[in-house]
Amino acid sequence: MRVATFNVNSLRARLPVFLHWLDTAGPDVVALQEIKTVEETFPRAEIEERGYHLAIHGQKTYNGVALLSRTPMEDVVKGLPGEAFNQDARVISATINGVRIVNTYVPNGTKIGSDKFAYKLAWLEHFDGVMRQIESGPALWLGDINIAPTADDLFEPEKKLGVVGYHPEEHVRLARLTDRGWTDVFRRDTEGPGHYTFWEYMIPNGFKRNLGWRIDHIYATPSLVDRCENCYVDKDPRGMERPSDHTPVVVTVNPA
DNA sequence: ATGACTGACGATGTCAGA
Repeated sequence: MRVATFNVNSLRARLPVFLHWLDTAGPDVVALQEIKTVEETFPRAEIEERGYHLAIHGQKTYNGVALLSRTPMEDVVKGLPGEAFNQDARVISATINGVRIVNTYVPNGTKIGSDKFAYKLAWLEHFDGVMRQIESGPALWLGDINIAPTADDLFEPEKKLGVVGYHPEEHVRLARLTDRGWTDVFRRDTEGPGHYTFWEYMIPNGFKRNLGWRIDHIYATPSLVDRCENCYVDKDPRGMERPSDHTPVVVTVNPA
């Protein structure tokens, strides 16, 4: 099965771009972030008529995540276990073809020293504990992680060390997961700079000049990583009219 | 240069994004 992650920055605003991408790329599973809609106003019919089952964890105006799957989903969980860190709709999980899929929209952090940056770090620590519960089996963690892991993952890194999204405190928390065996599947197979998934709207011609960040990721557990191949960034949607500021990342997961 | 651009909400502006 081919699994994709896509921060759409409002699904309703992005519907023409998203449906065109869905029809041309034809993924089996899609993890969406920043849908910015509740279930009642989610464009359900347009997606279901293309053959996808839906699991939606919506929120008005901000955040919101969803999973699309051609095969039925089992054990759908909206949010993180327990009460903590669930004030926003940032996580939805399901089991698809025996693979646990965890779709996250990690908090942005806004500004170093802010309450929101502290929240991002605390969120990552809490999430690490949640992931310990599932990482012994075949699982994918994917989504808008809002962290560029290395200097190869953003433009002009020498000017940005210590900014939100490329900060040592974020890297330490991400490394706790990768040190236990979560593999960045794109980086396993592709080296070097310039492979980005996000380009700011505010930088003039930022996409054409490739002034971007690689902050949307797909991580696999040790028992799944060898079944993953052909992970790539699909830049096409970012070049369309009225694009999201992010573009999809796709991976093929082979049968066990 | 502490801006720019885009979207939601619902208003003629504010908040958020990373």
